[in-house]
Amino acid sequence: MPDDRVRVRYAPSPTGDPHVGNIRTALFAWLFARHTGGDFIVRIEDTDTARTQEGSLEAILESLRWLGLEWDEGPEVGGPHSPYVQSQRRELYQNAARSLVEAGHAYYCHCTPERLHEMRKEQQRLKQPTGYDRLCREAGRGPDGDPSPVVRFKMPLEGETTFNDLIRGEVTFANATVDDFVMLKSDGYPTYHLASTVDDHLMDISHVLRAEEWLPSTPRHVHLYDALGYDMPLVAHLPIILGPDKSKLSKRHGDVALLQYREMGYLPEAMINFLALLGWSLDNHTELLSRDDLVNNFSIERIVRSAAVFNLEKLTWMNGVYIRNLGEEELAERIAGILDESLSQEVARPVSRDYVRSITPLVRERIRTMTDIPELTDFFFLRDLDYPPADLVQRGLEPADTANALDSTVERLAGVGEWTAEALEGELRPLAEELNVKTGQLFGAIRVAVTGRKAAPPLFETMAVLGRDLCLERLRKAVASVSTVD
RNA sequence: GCCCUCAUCGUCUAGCCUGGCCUAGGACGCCACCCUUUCAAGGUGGAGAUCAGGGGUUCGAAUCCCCUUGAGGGCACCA
Repeated sequence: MPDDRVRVRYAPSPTGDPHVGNIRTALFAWLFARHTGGDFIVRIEDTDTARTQEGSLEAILESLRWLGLEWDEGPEVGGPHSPYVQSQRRELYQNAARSLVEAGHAYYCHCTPERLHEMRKEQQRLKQPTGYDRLCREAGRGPDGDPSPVVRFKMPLEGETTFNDLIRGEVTFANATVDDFVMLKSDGYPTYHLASTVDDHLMDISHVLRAEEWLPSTPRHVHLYDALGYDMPLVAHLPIILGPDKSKLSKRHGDVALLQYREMGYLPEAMINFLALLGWSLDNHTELLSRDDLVNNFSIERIVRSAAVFNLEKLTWMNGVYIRNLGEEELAERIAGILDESLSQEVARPVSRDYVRSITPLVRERIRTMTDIPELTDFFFLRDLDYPPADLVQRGLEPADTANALDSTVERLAGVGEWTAEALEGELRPLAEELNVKTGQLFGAIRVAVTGRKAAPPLFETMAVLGRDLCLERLRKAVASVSTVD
């Protein structure tokens, strides 16, 4: 394998349903891999047994699948560096830790959680920087028969560490501000620092793209790589995604799990486009980019440095654009699928595809998210409409006028030859004039009578689709119910 | 408290590296008008950023330098 091959990984912890910020990181890594013709690897970092959640792995993989971020190596597909689950690679980390201790780069620590807690409290009280005080490093003890010591890495006591971040440039930390972190926990599992360093090396990762919150621990990794004798991959810390309150997006912000957006009727194509533009841009005007456009144009250089607020309104707008851009057949099929799932039981399944095809052009530019569909179309399917009779009465008309207008409509329409939108319009426009009401008033009353709604798709097309019998029946019912309005 | 990062319309961003084309461009949202039987979609126009603030450098700074401020992130036997 050539040395310069790009290999990036997405390394989530299975501690819950991945949220949009997390997946945005995966997307950038995937885009970078695909743009460069490199490899995209998924590695599961389940080294915290207490936080690992049942079902989370499936949610992670399903999130990637939904967006079409296929992976070259990882769970389910395997690969030359299997397994891709850290809990199954414990020996690797334990060996690395042991050799680090032997080489004098790390040491056993016997401090109890209680002592560490007290130490931290004291440091805070004295307003000193918090961090491990290196008691066990100075004592220079071995395992000492302690059944569960931790292993800490020896950070340099002085000097500074500088590394180059692909997005931020040179970043420097004083080594004195970085403490001796735990690499191997008392339960024998590694911490992130050790596990990811060992795996990134073993898996030949060339670039680490991760969220900005990792920036402060990068000096640790610099020294870990060095002590292990590994070359360090290039690093790029992606800007964080914020909630409306401008703090890091998290569960308390509500709808953050990526898969929730699928439930809410968002299209994966729109989601990808939107997420890609959260922290990256092509130029000063391009908003709509397909997955291929993104792959072709993605570059780390054009990732912004500052954090971005997740703007749901823009996502929703973009989703509408993608829905409108869907082919008629494609949209109809998706609409039918949704209706089959969501319509009331009284409607026979599967819903007629031809019927749905005739409805689709009437609603396509009114759909913002796919979950709008039942609300937008149910009157096409339901037998009985449920609406307040008062809605029939238009501004400037009395109930009696309305009853009369609707009654005349029934009469006029009963004799119409061809039940088409053009024919209907040809009958009803003159009727308004004859009745001496505004077209808006007549059509408004008919709209409510026929759809049960004040806002609906274009009236004549809608009536044409509904058919003569249903329209006349609904109009007659309306005439009867409007008499109950005082 | 300590460390790091960031800072252009309400929001996402272009411009910053390679000062002048920026009296700062686009998009979402908002407002108005047009289209129109309603709601959308579409079209046109508008409000909205003294480029966080202050100092420099320069003939000239959103762009370079310094300081300040603000915001975010990190400071676990979590990732």
